[in-house]
Amino acid sequence: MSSFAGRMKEYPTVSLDRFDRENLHAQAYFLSHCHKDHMKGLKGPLLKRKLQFSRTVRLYCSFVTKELLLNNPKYAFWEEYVVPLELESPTQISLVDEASGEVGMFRSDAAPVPRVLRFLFEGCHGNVLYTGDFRLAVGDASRMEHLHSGSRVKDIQSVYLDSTFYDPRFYQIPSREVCLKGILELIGNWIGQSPYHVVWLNCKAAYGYEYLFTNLGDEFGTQIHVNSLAMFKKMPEILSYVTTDRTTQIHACRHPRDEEFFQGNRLPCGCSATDGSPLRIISIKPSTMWFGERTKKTNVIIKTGSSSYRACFSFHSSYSEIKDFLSYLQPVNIFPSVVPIGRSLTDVTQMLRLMCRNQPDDAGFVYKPLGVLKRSRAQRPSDDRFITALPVATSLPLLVSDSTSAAQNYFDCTESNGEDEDDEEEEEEEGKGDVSKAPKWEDFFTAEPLSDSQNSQSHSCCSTASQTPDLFSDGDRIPENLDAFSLTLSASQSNQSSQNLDDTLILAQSELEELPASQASSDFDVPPTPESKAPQAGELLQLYRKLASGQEVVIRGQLFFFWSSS
DNA sequence: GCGATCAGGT
DNA sequence: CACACCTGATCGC
Repeated sequence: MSSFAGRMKEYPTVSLDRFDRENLHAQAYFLSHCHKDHMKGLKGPLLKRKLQFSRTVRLYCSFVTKELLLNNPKYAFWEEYVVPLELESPTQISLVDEASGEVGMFRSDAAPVPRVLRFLFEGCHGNVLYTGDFRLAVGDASRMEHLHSGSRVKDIQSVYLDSTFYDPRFYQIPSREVCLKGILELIGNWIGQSPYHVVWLNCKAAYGYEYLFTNLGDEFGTQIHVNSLAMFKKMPEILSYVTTDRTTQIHACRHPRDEEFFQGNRLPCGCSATDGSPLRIISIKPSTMWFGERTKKTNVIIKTGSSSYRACFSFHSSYSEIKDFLSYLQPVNIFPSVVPIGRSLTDVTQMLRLMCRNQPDDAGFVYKPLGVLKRSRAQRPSDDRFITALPVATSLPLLVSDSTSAAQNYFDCTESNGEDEDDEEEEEEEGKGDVSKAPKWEDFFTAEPLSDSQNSQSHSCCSTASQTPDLFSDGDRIPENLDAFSLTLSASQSNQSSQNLDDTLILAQSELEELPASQASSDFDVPPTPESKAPQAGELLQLYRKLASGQEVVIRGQLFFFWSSS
């Protein structure tokens, strides 16, 4: 369950997936998806009141999330303030402009399934990725177009991570495809026996199983019985797969005492066969199943009773999937938004620290003087595992150019970074022999220009004991240059499939657009490079003070949205 | 009466 | 196989 406090250290004037407490003062809100643990405070009376007095505060989310949200009367008051982020084509809006009150237009269009948005903010405090809840397959990061700038991986300052399974115990979770196959097989074998053989899908969350419904529908040519179509009314792609007609053989209906019903061989909807014959019901409860690093995979379906089963299903990435993702991105900071069960925040934070770039123990990096080095294309990776990631990437036509460039980088490089092996040994304790197949940061870049000051800042992230970014406690991290505040926001959707990537939304401002990607994320106190503008201290301080005192600060930004699908 | 929070269950 | 949600008890306003 997400316990993210809502704000990012780098961009504290926006709030994501949390709407209570300090988030009441945010100037813009983002909702990654409609699960309750990401909606805390969203129906609060204080927030409602704030909206009534604000001309500029908006909630940004996907079109589908908007529909799901407004479908619930308790959230209906958001109607005038929700801005759906269009995912189908590049779109541009102004995020906030107090002067004009202008809010740019999105083309309204239905997304196929209520997927989870990822947000990539790009602005003067660096590129910051908020993952929402996400399930990615190993190698997916390299296919996410909007994490790249040309053939390069973007310089990610911070990742706010769905760390639900960031624990070696959850080393592996069977892929979505494998799980789906198991479920299809089980259901097919059962309902094929007679019209009286029916299946009850015991789905606990309100949303997130839609792709299961559509796949079942396609496979068996049948609709899924659900309690209400209301939540799907604006989602024609899903609407056709669900029904309130109880005579279907596949049910995902609910009842407060549905477990009890099932024990008495009744469906939650109370349906029985038309001719009075008793139904033969099996229940399938989607649950997360995981396997340790060396555990032999077992079946993705487990029989838990004479007619009950668990089927593997996860909204979240496994340990190895997260590691792969992070080792590809090599962010400077990683903030967990979830503490895995049975672990402490310190545990997770320490383990994630090993995945941060510039971590003090990372002897593999040698920083060269400021300005001498730009990020260069490639440095020879210390191992050859990198290349194993390529066939995956090249199988997706849209991204061939990226992956072939990556391959080119690999083959072009001549320098060896022999100390990388040390890196690997560091990680043994949390995942011995981790076979991460993704190219590492060093595969793509040499060290970027860094001053000592930035270098020292780099690990402030992971050393914090607080799960919530401690926004204003360390003075040198205060985001002072708010006049230069601008964001490039990328929202990507995780449809929880490893095959469909990737939707991204970008918000940028003109001054920053001129900066190369490798420069745009520099912290404000990094000595200026020829391409960057020195911050004006007095002005910035004043603005910061305004912010700290709760006064409104005008933030101008442009929001662009790009979407691509592979 | 309402909302927040917690415990406990599925 | 551990997620997301529901229910009910309790507390404070």
